[in-house]
Amino acid sequence: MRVTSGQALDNLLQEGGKLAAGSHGVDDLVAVKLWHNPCWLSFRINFLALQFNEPIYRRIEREHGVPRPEFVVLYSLRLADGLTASAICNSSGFPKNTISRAIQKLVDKKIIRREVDQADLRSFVLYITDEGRRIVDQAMQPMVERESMMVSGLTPAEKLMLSELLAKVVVDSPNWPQITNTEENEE
Amino acid sequence: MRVTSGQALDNLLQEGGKLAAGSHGVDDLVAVKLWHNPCWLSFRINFLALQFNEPIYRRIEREHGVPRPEFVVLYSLRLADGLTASAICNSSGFPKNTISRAIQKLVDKKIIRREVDQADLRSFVLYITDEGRRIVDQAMQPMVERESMMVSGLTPAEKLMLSELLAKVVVDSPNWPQITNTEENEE
DNA sequence: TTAAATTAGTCCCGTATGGAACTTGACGCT
DNA sequence: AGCGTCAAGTTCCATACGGGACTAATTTAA
Repeated sequence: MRVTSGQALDNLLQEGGKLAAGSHGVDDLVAVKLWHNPCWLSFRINFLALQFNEPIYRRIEREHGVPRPEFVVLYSLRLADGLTASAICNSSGFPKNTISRAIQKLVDKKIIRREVDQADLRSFVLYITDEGRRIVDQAMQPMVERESMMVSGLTPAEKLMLSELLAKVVVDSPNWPQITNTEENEE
Repeated sequence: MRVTSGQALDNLLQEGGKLAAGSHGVDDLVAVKLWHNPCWLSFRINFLALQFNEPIYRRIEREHGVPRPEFVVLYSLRLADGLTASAICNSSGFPKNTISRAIQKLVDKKIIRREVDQADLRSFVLYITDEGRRIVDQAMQPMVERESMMVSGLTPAEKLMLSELLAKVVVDSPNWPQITNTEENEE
């Protein structure tokens, strides 16, 4: 009976929102991936991430000449100036060479400034320039708009609930185990 | 006061879940991006998508020799056999040349089968083979595990709520306007 | 029925990407 | 102090990626 109730929950999770949705215009295969998919969470998350990122980053690149990795650096500095490259890597998930390149480009374009960290001569502290602030502030607008467009079908209470639940999951992330390299003992 | 209450909601959304979280081990910059970030949704979504995808697809490629685009094809067919390439594109967000390549590789490896669609000679109908089913079923396991690991901090009710809210947003996606190419009238 | 417009899928090609090796500085240990 | 390990960033390189042009089949319109 334990097993059964676990199964029942899994099914509920998969089909979460099915009844409320009816058959409103969503693509057939999308419907299947929503409601007959053992990986309910990852499909929903990935689908939404894609729907957000693709048009937004395309637009930012077109309008400001700043591709995604560079914008990630800029955005991070806008939120917290004086960061180091590795801090940006850790919070963004981009590999460090990609971030490193992005930083160099931004320095060349004088959109950010780089100073050696006196406390640790290996690392650099990065500062955003006025130009950089201007770019982020401008690019932010459509991002915020698209975001609120995406959740415009939810009530304020639902938006709040969604925000809280997602935050709760993110906050828990340090507790997840690393994926184990099962083949490590080959040699 | 309209404006004010809108602002207040925005602030609430940004800070969604802050109180409950305390200061549990999450990276400083991650905390900032969670709670002092006008784009509350996109950060949360992108962060989680990354935390899920990166280790999982790395592992699938290592264990089964199937990189992400190929696995997307395979997974789609596992959920609904007899699809066409463009159906997979539409539901996955990958561009069609990437999917096309993936399909060719999979056909070469005999993991899927391709037949001309008699109804429309331009397109092909794709079928997964036993080998393909085997791969997906095996790879699925760690995916499901990782997913449930990610939400293990939520109560069953919260999981259900999250699933429903995300589904609701996905279902609404056909109603979002395309990003407008503001520079179209250049010539 | 023929031309125009649309759609499925492939091909070409420059570029961005990320793994791995490397350099340099910091830190711990004896 | 001196050695080994570790962490921050950079560089090198093979390759996967995606934009855009292309072919062929289909639909629409006239």
